[in-house]
Amino acid sequence: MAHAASLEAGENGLGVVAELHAAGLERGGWLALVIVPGVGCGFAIANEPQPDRERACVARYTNDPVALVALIEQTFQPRWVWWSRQTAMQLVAAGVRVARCWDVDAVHRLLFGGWQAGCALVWATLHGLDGGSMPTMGQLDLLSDGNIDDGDDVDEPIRPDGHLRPEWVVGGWAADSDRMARWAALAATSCHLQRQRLSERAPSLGGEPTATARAESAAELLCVELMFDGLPLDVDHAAQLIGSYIGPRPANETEIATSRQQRDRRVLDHLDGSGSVDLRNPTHVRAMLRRVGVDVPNTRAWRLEPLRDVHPVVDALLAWRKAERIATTYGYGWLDEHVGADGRLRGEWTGSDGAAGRMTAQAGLHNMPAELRGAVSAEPGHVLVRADLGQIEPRVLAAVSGDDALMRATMADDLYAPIATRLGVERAIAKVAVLAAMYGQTSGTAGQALRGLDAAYPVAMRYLRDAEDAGRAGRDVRTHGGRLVRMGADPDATDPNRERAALAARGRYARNAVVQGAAAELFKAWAVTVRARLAPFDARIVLCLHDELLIHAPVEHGAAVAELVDDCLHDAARRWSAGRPVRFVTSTSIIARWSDA
DNA sequence: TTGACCACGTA
DNA sequence: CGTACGTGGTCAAC
Repeated sequence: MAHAASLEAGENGLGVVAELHAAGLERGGWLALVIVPGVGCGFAIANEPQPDRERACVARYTNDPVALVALIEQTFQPRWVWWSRQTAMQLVAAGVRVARCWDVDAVHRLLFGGWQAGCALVWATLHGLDGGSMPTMGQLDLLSDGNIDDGDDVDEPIRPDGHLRPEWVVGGWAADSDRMARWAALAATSCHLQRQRLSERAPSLGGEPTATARAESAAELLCVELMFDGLPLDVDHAAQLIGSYIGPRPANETEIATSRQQRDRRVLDHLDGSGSVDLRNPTHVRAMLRRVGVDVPNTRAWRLEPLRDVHPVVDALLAWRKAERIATTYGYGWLDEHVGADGRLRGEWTGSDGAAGRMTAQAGLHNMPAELRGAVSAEPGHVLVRADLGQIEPRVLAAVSGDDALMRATMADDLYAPIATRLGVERAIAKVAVLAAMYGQTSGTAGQALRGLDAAYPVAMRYLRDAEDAGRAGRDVRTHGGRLVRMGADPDATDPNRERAALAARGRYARNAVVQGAAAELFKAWAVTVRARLAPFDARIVLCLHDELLIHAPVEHGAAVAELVDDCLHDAARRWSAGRPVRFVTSTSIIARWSDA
């Protein structure tokens, strides 16, 4: 039952606090939230399983709903439940950083795999309805000729067939305070159903079944914060680095063209000048190389690298490629497009993308050339704390498989040392063999050591082989933390060779997904633990890079932050691996520039 | 305009 | 016959 009222002039929000308290909200309780910026917000108690109609709700009209959220955060420190990161964006944009959340979209992706989400799909999936039968506004318009359908109650968010009503989904929930409250209640119900799903399947390890879901939710919030905060960049230094590759910033289109021609000239000058060569066309480049006696199947850098001495044009071409990359992707245009007046590089962030659920980022944040890292630098009075996880994937393999011998090996600072000893091979061989096992590589020199791994670490190798078998058979796999990784349809069996290749590819894909995906979960659990503990130091995570964290901190807190990062790793690992004795290590440094590490 | 492929950057 | 991702170039098929 919804209690809706305006936030009266003079009411300072304490009335809402009292009402939530009376409705059963306690410190640390779960509270669903929807916001209509500048208009109002709705809350619903999400502590206990309840039919959503009986859920205690509160809604308020207020032109500053975020201020109300901030007051409740301060009073109850609840776990905020929201449908999607949109709510997180509204809070972060208004300067409010809450401690704990539950992102229904993010948990949906964890439970059911893929990247799709959204309240309509989430609701349908949780209620066993076919996502394909979801109604849309477009369909409604066609079928009902502009009329509201079959006399249903449009004030009712759930249609007779169980789907969410599309008018509500596209924003009708914001029409009035009763609806806001109801919409919050539905978020609370979705959260409850998700928790049920998680606890049904989790207990294999005795870990807290919602731990990964909470971490994934917080990671989504962290992504929103990363987008707003940006990565601190010394723009002058960046321009200087760029200039060292492609010269000073061109003033107009003509200068851009001239500089481009000059770049090309430095390669073409090594040729006899007959015929034109388009350096940006790999076919042309390959033909050109053949004419000077360099015959290669493709023109990739790693293939040309050993042939630098064969003809001077090879060396010039490789240098050209590097400069061209800067000019087209990481040049002045890149600075102009993605760096704000405050010297922050900003791009979109995704909390769980792709097969394995890694974080992804745009605007080049995840693939900035190492040569430009010197431009990433702390602002005055601040330092960067850089921490990266050492040998995370093989350590993760030890944890997820529970292989006793491999878990013992993780006690070493260098995991590959005890493995090499045990196999009786060089460290380099042991390393290649372990990586080959995780990535599904079968060719190359790892063959013999791979057989040794089977004997020495049978449980871990079995774990990987099981994943591979599932992938080849088209069965979905689940990561340690419970993320579903969907396997596509059967490869078409038109050509036996192609089919065999496709099966092998899926085997490798699955083999890798259970390791890479589990590593991504651990990383996010670590990152959000750090995020939570950074608040008192006025420090912020500014970059996440798969196994590396970059934190921007006031200089006087640098040492404390560096210490905290290690602590957080142990906490996160214990929670995530349900107490399995696996050691994770970081290397941490306090630096002024990213390149200093 | 879109999608494939190449190429290359990061982990 | 090692995986994942983002970005930009060219070319062919629209």
